[in-house]
Amino acid sequence: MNTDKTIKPTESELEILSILWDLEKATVRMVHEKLCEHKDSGYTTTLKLMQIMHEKKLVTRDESNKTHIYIPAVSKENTQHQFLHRMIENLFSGSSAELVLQALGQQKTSKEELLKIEALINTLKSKQ
Amino acid sequence: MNTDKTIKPTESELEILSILWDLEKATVRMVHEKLCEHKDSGYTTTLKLMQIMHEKKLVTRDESNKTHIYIPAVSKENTQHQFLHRMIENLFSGSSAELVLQALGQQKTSKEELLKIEALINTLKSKQ
DNA sequence: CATTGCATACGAATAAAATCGTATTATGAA
DNA sequence: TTCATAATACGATTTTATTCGTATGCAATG
Repeated sequence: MNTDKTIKPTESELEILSILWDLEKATVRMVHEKLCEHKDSGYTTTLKLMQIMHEKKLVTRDESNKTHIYIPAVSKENTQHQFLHRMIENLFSGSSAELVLQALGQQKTSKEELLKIEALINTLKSKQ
Repeated sequence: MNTDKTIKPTESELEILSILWDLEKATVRMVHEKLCEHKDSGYTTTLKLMQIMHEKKLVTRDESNKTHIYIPAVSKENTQHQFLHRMIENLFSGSSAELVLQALGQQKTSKEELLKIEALINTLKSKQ
């Protein structure tokens, strides 16, 4: 049924958002340069995509100069949240732990990070 | 660029795969019934989708009877892996720990599951 | 053996996403 | 002022995904 009203960025939009989150604000050109490191498509494609994202209100932009400056309008945390949630539902039978186990198992994680996770687990345990 | 050769199931295909993983094998009708609990589209839509998945080799099927039996041709684990990886790259700056922290923070996780995760962390820590 | 029900196949319509070409405009350097 | 450059706008095309209608076949039932 998907009664979910939140806007779901497409994969391409997500790539652009990632760059914007990183840079905080950026011109189309800046985004495009970054994008090209991974992907190979033309400048106007990136432009168009960002215009659409503007229509969808995924980004805002400062139009006071000819060269617009784009700013993310959705937070990284929220978007992560949304995608994680969807993924857990779709692929991990609704169990976040199942996802966590997979994620930890497959990627190499540094000791520091493991400690951070451990700390969080302890907090959660004491809260129950 | 995207030199990635692995087939990426679409969202709809993923829903069907989830059901198949669950049932191990199933007819179109069985899958369709399950699907309808969440989503509302016609039988032939499900059929077509599964035929396409067959072409893409996401599923195999036993055609020895008139009513075909579909079997997942990609493993749940692999697919989870693939999606997790993509998500970590796209959304979590390549850090699986970042994802784990988010996932644990937002969803409620039972004590048992927390313990399982903790155990895995200890294993990983000792391996470093 | 006719009818009905349920199955597949297949093509076509629709929708959504991504890509690109071209027109137009602003700006700064010659 | 004129020209080159770089930016936006916008429409058209292409590609991919989703949805569904209709044709056809098989098999059980009366």
